[in-house]
Amino acid sequence: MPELPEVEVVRRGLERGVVGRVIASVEVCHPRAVRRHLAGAADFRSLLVGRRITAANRRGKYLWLAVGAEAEPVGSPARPDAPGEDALIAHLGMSGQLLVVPAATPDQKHLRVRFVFADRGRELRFVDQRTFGGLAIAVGGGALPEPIAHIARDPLDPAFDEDLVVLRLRRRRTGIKRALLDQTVVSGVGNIYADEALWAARLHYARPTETMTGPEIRRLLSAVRTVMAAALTAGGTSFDRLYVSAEGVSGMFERSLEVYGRAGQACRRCGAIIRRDAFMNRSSFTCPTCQPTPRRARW
DNA sequence: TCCGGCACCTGTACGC
DNA sequence: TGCGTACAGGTGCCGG
Repeated sequence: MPELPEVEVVRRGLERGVVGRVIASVEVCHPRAVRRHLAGAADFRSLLVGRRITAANRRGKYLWLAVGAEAEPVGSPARPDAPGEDALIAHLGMSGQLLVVPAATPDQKHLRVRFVFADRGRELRFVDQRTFGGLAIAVGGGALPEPIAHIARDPLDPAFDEDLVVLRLRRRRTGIKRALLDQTVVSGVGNIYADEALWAARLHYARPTETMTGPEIRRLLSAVRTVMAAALTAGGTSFDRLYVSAEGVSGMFERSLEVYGRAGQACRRCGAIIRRDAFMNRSSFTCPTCQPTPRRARW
């Protein structure tokens, strides 16, 4: 599942592979991939052809490529805040990939959108098995596209305001994992890293947010940062071929997951058997000893 | 306004 | 071998 580290790995690959290049043609192979572009596939294509990609940006799990006018000289510095730029927004969903590959590469089975560049070099392909992900264009959204303005900053963002996040979390009336997965409070955290960070901070996922102290929340946010930074260093979590960088390379972080996917195995900290609970239509993995169920719990 | 449930989607694993 | 079912889960929408 692409979470923040995986998306950042992809962003870096896009920065290396497509920034500075001019889009020559766009082929939408599956309309669902651009369903969030309400004006349709034809409009999606027409807004991109002839435009130069000037920057690869990210907010939480959303990516966007800033696209400017073709007339800008080759090699001009990326200007993410330049007025008049539009944004090609991408979300990888559950299984999306943005791949920069040689044009001769055989089409992937789940190829949804193909971008061909004027230099006839490597193509950009959006491949998505489950089609939870998608692409859209926000006009004038080169700096921060309006459709993703509601997404909070992530814990690795230099402008992340920890005091504000502590305040917002303590104001909530819900379980801490549910709050952690809310991208409008803190972004970039998905099911895997939520479980890993909660284990590291010795907190149960059903702990009511309003009972948490400031230091406890800061400990949790610190754990989130640590887990994400480690995953980023390792190239992102990888469970199968679905989760790859723009160059098609799988991450290696799975090997160091402490609780996620380890139901029935011993906790590496205390030896208790990791348990799996159904939670929010998905799974939560906890150590019953390190993360005891709170007396007051919000499921 | 906040919270929680659910649909969306398809490949894989598993049981019969 | 083939069929049916459960499961994986990020996001947005809707009802309470």
